[in-house]
Amino acid sequence: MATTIRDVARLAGVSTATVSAVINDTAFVSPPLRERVLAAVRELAYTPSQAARSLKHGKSQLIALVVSDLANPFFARVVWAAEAAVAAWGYSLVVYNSDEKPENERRIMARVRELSCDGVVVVPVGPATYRTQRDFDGKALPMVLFGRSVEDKRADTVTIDNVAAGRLVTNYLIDLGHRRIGTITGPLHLTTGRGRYDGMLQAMQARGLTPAPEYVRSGEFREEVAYSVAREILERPDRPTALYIANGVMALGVMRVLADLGLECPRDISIASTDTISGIGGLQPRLTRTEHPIIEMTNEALRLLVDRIDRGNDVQPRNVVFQPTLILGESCGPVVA
Amino acid sequence: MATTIRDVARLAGVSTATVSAVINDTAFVSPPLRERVLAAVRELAYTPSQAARSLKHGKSQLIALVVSDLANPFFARVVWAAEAAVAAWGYSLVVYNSDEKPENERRIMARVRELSCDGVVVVPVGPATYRTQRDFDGKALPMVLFGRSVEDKRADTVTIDNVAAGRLVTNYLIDLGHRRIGTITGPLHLTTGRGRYDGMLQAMQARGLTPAPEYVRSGEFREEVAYSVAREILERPDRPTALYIANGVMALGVMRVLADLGLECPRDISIASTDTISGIGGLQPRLTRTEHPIIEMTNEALRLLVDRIDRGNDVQPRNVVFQPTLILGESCGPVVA
DNA sequence: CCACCAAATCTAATCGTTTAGCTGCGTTCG
DNA sequence: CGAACGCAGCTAAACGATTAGATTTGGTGG
Repeated sequence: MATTIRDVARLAGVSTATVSAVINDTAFVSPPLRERVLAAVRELAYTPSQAARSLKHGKSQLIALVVSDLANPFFARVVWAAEAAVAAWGYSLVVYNSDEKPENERRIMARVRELSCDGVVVVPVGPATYRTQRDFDGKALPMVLFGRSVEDKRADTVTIDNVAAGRLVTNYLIDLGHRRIGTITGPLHLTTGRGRYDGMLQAMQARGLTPAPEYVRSGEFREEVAYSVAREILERPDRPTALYIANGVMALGVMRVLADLGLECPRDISIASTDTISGIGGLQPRLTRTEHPIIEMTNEALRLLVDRIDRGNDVQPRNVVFQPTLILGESCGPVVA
Repeated sequence: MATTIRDVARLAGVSTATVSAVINDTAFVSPPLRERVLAAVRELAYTPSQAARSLKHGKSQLIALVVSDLANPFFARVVWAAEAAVAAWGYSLVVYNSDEKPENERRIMARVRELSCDGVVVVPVGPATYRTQRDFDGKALPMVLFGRSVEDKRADTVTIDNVAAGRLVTNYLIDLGHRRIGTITGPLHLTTGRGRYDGMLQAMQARGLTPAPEYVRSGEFREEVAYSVAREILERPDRPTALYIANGVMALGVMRVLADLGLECPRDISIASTDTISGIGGLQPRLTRTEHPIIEMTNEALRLLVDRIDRGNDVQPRNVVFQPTLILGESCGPVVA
């Protein structure tokens, strides 16, 4: 802390420029001098100050990750993958949680600018993304939108094909003979909510079916929410024979309802979901679900980001969409009643 | 980025000192001037550079969190709680994963110093903690050790009473009539591994029991590890009537073994664990386990850290130990055979 | 009416790096 | 032999904020 490049230079009997050259390997320094410098660095346990560096050439070696719900295991996993990715590039990861609140996102983006982070991966919060977008325009802060798409396609985005996910699961359920299929979806103003629901609708309509409105519920992607709305649906005497749950956290809530109501799956009802969470693998029965390649998605997002950091704004915006895979568990069976 | 305090000063027709005073509210500025400055700030969308600030008074507004396994849901939850806590204090959270490797921890700590983070919460990696400790001495970097204790008590620590956790679970199993109790523990050089195992031993010895060596296995806190060693134990014809699993991730692996071997819990065997993970709540049957107050622990760690940041090294090192709570699920029953 | 004081604002040094340009010196070649 | 050149290393000016101390201003009391 107290030791600066000057101290090193003095001890080694050279100029600060030479020390800098040695440290950054940015110019040739004769072996003897080089050795003296390195010895001095070691002796003083000198660490260059990133603050001073940042000040000089505007790069902070920081990448920010702003997720919409850090309590969601899906995003926890994204954090994990992102940390590994940025570490490989030599960056450090600053993590923020917008908690689905636009005002938090605003505050956070201001902070990101303040820290002069070199780039940011954002899971945009609902309808207020215009704001993020504006920041993007104004400041040319390299940015990748993650997981949810927004109207404006001028940003780099990494998303999943939500419609395909909904379709995939629904087709599977229909093939098993189900006709009374219900669903618990996420907020319909998010592509992760809307898209999955639309996929389900498409699949049903393609087979001449329409979901009964009383079997359709939407709400926040949270376990308690899922618990209470699933309970409403499942306590009906004419409950659906199958339920499509829009995300992993919600699926947990639904499984809890089944346990509490004494329903057995898949005997009494079939359950399938999208966006499973790590750890859910231990559920009995294993859930039939679509999975997204979280790690690949995260790596791709950071690849795009670093590329934009390096090459600037002359890169065309890129929109990468990942496809879901249907994973069969034991939570779905042929239609009963 | 391009707009500096000078630009603001010029536009407002004042000196940079005045702008600084207004922004930081650090000296009285007459209302009219103040207003002009604020207007200029708004017009230029000016954001102060944290890099310059850090350089000037050595504070970076960054707190680092170094966990030993970011893929573990326990630590994912710690990240979540920590982000919320540091945000409340006005800091940003830089997250690192040492992945249980001492050399990673070393590299990370160097980086933390480089960034001149104001403080760091570390989950120390195994036996190499001496190194972290040394860093601590040398540089007076405010630091709190989290989750695992180390020999040296000169650092602030926030830990859990692992021995109590092991004892609590084991006593419960013994009370149910179990005598042939096995265990899958974590690495014995970590207090989280050793302590829980010791607690189990204590509880058994207090009742005049000794665990059979063939029912005791230890290994890394990972699901696959637990899966394979649990399989070894459970395939024996004389398998134990109860198993104590040292952590949540491992418990998932064990439940998977049960499913694969067609064993039913608690009919065929009782399972209990420590350190449950979020989401595991959806398991059928619900696991009997000890839980730790993750959020309170994390908050406490950051309280200690911020306090040390503010008050410096004249604060005595504090060691806070949290007690586990036994949560009853349906995964344990009276002894069978 | 002037000297003096306090309050408001400004000037300029400073934090620790990087880096453009400069210096001095040994080679090379006409 | 001397001009020209290349090279290793140096000097000093940034980067953008904070802040001690200087300066201005207006008001007050003698």
